[in-house]
Amino acid sequence: MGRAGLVKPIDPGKTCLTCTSGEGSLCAPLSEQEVRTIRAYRSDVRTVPAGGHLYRQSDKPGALFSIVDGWVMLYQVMEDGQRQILDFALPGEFISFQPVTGVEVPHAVQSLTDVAACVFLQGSFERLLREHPNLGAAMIWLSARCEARAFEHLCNVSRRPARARLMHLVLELFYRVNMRLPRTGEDAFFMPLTQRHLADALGLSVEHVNRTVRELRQNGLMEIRNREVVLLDVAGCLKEGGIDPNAYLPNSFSARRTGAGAG
Amino acid sequence: MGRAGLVKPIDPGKTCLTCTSGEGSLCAPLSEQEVRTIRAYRSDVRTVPAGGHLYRQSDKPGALFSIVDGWVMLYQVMEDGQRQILDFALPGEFISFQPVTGVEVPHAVQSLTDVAACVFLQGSFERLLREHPNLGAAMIWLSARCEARAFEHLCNVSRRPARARLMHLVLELFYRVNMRLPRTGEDAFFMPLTQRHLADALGLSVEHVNRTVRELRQNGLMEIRNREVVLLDVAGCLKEGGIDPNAYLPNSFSARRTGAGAG
DNA sequence: CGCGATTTTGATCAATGTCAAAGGTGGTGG
DNA sequence: CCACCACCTTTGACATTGATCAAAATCGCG
Repeated sequence: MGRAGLVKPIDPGKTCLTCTSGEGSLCAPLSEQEVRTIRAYRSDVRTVPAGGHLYRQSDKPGALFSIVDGWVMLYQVMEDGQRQILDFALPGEFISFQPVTGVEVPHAVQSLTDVAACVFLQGSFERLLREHPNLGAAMIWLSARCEARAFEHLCNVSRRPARARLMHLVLELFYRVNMRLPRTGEDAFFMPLTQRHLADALGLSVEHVNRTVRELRQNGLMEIRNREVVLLDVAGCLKEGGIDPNAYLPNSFSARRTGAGAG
Repeated sequence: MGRAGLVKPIDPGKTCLTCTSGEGSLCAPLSEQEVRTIRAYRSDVRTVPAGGHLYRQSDKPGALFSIVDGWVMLYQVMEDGQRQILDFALPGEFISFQPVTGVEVPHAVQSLTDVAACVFLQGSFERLLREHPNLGAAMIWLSARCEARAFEHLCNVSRRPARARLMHLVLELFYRVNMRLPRTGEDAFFMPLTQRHLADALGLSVEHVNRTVRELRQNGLMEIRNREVVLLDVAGCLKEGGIDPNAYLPNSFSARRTGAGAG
């Protein structure tokens, strides 16, 4: 019941502050002064109930979005009706876009929970870029990070067997959540995805995802319950998920768990 | 014998002009005056023989590249040694990057033919952005296009069977080649990829790629020979490749071939 | 001519998809 | 409070795609 949902209207003065923490945010590399500057260009703060769309395939949104609260997914429906989930966007993250007015986007963005998002209208965003050129570099950097993630998903789906594929995705999400939330101490987190979502993101059938989830549970690696993930054996997950433990939150949990520091 | 290779040193005055045509280029949305402006920021024109690297995984290139002549591939070597090809870059196209100095790139860029590339050093590029803010928007747009392509590859690898997967890739490349080269009138083009490249881009085994290539040839759909592709039945390829014929060079060949115009 | 890389072919096997169906769960309205 | 419904999870049997292994044939090239 609204574990990640919005209970009440957003405090517009606060929203941009959530964006200042974490590596994937637009405002992270900026001073507080600059954040205030950006806020002035923001056109709106929009809320969308779980299951709603920020925009749909072939819409021409003419706006950019920054997620303040909640999870959304980017997906694409293919010619035969299958859904491919391309990426997720978490609080503080920007959403990829076609920053050209009047061009149809090739994907849709749907909320997985109740969501609040900052809206930057096309024109106002371009004005922002013109008037604050150093933000251009930040935007390009963000865009490059999105692309890097897309590349990682490509590797994951293309080359890893189901077990590793599933683990890799879950660990990526855990990483992204922990990037901006303070660690709670337990290796567990809220993940509002059904097995169908996992299947559509990983290019597997729901049934096979289910079997894989069970296997991971039985092997004591991770539990994927209702809308929560518990990592039972982080070191084991990292290893099988094909993730370098040293590159992965070294100071927050992997080192603590494995005790296998580089020295 | 250097069909797409460089025979002699590049004419530095000409290089930027090759970038002005085609949708994927940095300079496309710019005036000739602006192109001249950009050229002033270019640090170098670098040539790389076929098989050489522009940069490697975990390098810190500190520079951006625009391909002037030849083909390159972006790839990543996974933990188990498999190679995943992420994207190709053709003449006139920019290469994705981490525009943050001192950060290791997660992929490598290797040339498939002799290659010439414009080099923009980090600092000079940032100066360019600051001094010409409207270019920032163009860059972001480019970056978004790269991401869109990554998404498309993800869909392709994730959900399509081998036949369609192969066709989709070949058609994408044909499309990109024709985007900037004038149509020769024949539905054939130079594609400097071995079956191993195709396999590594598509997430298939070489043997299976080979069998699929043969099948397509026998079905009269397309021939993939030495380093050349001949599309024997464009309409059929588009259909099986899951590509909307109307979105695909409608005025250059698909309409002509299919005769199924929209009206 | 000989060598390495590439393409080709065949036989076999494993991972994953498909089909079918039974439980669970939560929400909604009576 | 119950009945019902949609959606999600779970399980089993079976089919199929594509991987793997092995080995020839071909090609480009020095």
